[in-house]
Amino acid sequence: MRRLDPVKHEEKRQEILAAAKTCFARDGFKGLSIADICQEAGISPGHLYHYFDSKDAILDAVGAAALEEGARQFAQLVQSGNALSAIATVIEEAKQRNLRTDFILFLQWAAETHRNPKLAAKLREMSKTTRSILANFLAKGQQNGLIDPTLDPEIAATVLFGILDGVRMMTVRDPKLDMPKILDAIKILVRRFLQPATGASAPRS
Amino acid sequence: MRRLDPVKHEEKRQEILAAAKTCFARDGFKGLSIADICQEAGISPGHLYHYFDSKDAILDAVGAAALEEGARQFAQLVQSGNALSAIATVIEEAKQRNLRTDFILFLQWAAETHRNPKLAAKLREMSKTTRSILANFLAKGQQNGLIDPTLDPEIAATVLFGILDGVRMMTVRDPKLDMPKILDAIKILVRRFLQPATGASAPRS
Amino acid sequence: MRRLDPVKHEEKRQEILAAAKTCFARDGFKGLSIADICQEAGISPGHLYHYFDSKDAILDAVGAAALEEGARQFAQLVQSGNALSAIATVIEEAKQRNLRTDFILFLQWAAETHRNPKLAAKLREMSKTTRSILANFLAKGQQNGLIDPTLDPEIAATVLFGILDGVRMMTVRDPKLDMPKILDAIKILVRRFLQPATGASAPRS
Amino acid sequence: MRRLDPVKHEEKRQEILAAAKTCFARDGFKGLSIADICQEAGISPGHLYHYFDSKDAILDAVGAAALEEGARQFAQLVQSGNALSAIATVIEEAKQRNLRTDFILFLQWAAETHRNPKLAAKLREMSKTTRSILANFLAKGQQNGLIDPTLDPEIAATVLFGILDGVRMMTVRDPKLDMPKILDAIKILVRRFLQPATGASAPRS
DNA sequence: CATGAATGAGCATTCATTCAT
DNA sequence: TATGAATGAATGCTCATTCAT
Repeated sequence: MRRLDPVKHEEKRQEILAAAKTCFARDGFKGLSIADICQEAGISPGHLYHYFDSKDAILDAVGAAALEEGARQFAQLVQSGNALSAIATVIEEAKQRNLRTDFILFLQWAAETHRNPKLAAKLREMSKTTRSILANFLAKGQQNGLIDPTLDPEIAATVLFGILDGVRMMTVRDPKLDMPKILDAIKILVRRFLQPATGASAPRS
Repeated sequence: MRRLDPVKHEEKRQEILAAAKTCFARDGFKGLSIADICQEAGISPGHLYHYFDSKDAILDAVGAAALEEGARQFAQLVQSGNALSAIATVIEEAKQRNLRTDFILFLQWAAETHRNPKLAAKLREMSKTTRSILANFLAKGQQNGLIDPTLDPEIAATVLFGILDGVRMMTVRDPKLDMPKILDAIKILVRRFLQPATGASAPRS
Repeated sequence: MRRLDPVKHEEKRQEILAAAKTCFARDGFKGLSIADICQEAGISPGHLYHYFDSKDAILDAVGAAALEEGARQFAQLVQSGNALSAIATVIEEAKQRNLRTDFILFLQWAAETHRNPKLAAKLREMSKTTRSILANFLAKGQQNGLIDPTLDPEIAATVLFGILDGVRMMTVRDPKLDMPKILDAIKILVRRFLQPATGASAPRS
Repeated sequence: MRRLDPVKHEEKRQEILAAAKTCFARDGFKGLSIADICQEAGISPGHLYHYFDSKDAILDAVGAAALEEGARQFAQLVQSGNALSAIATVIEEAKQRNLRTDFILFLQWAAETHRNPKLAAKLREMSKTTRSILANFLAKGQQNGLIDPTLDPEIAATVLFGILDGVRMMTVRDPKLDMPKILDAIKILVRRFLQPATGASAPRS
């Protein structure tokens, strides 16, 4: 007598989701077909419906995963070190092909929030969490005298977060930009923004 | 038998394109149908094919228009005044609903460049042009001593451009952010970034 | 410039309905497919949906038509003559193949009313109308002294109507029955049922 | 290794058949699915195929059972009493909900005989048997002088049987009919039909 | 120029059936 | 005996595209 194995079920679900993500990255909303996902996942069309109720359900899951993945990666970076170096890391990684692809997937789902309130809520929540992590670091930095105390940590975090999105947008707009130089400029930008104002201000760079 | 009137022909083409843009904004890639565009444009499906060869042709045109529109608006702003106030203007307009919609449309097309080399080239070109305009202003500012001469104008322009994208992404991530406060912070950010380093620097806020 | 022609549209609709009826008679609920109807009607599957919203809409229309047809045929018979001879006519026609087929179609739709309230209402209404026609004849017969005045015309009409259904059920149960003999017996049955009671009752044939 | 237990096997078969009948009554030909039957019967789809070769096999069995059930009930009634009171009983029971449902099931299978010769043979045979039982009673009644001797017992039985179907059709056509009144009329009808013609006939009501 | 009837390939989805366990 | 994961052919339906008028 066989029993339902929820672990295997969930594993298969994730496999299918991964296949769907691959297909979505390749084909976008227009070209994505159940048949393609099934081929990619190595299952039959009928079987796919044991794991997902509909194509929309798959898309929602792919979208949610894309948004979560974006936040997760960032949160990991920030939590495992200094916020500023985390920003630098993100910038450096922005050059990598797969991260660029991930960001492009993210863009499509961010746009899709315009039509999908559930996804919109998820994106808002994810962004809030990430911003909070950043804001905490900034607040600590202010206590240590490393960061301009006149800045509102929450607002400054939002701005820094925006800069990260901006950097990643650069690579979408033009993948051939001279990112090392830009990274240096961003570092200057961030330092000047966060640096406390000193009477005898340190020489600038 | 009537003669072809190229002017009227082009007008109609633009009408259809506008209708397609409206439908695309409403329905996205998934839900966009020729029938809907025809209804929106008030013409019959057969007639639409006098103006466009295929659905893809319409989509390409809508995408190209979306990318061009983004650049055009920015160029107008910048050319008609001071670069910094132009940035402020863009930021302030980011709050407006239709600009947010336009940016979401732009996002989808930016993502689509991943699959469409022609669009990718267009986006790269548009971004380059805009960046150059910005770089020119910065260079002039440096000549006038208003802007830190140690900055590479091209790189700094890229960074500022990225900040604009980042600001607009903020409103996509969370439409309820306190944008006026953020705008103030951005102004500080930009000022500190561009400001020439002077021994007796103006007080910092 | 072509105009919508509602007449042609309705004609085509009826053609498709006829094709659907043919297929339904051949295949029943189980085997009925849109593809078959299209082949029978000589149109493409896509085109069928210009005339009907869904397969269910077609089935509903076929069902309604089947119920209406049943009532229409009967009403015509009854209105064009004497009620009793009409019954005889129906009985005689029950032998004919196509009428038997029509009745079998009717049976399926009558059964379907169990699941379809709209159809149920239609069947009830149709039956009511037919019964009323019959009841009127009986009432007139009573005024003329040809029919037992102690009978409630409405109830008697219902019973006679039931007998008609019963006769048609006979041919479904066993198509090889000796219908002429049965017809004679039914005539006796009906005569004895409706005949006024006379003190010196006429010899009973 | 357990041995096959033919008794248990048959019991399970009947359970499944009962489940299938329930589902068929609920969903009809269109909506009936193996999955539903399995859920209703509390077994797995794979297991069902130990008892039936195919869905069609189940349907055939359900159909045969429905036809047999109809005849069986009637035969019981008739055999255990007087034929006329049996008819009255059937009529009275026609009001009951489950009998109405049974008759509707019967209708669908009667219609299905149009496409299924095996079922057609079964229906013919069942009807013949029931008719014979009725005919025997009528013949006995004729010998006892209770029934008009000029009637052909076989034909009269067929007619009475038809009336029963007709009565049941009434409740399908309109469940809100005044059945008690109709029942009285049917009793009059039957009495007048079967009553021997006597010079000094009993008063007619 | 303009229509909308007509097409048919393509798609998501269902479901009877099989089979490894 | 019993399960339910897995299959894949079949089905209803959509929609970009064509064409007679």
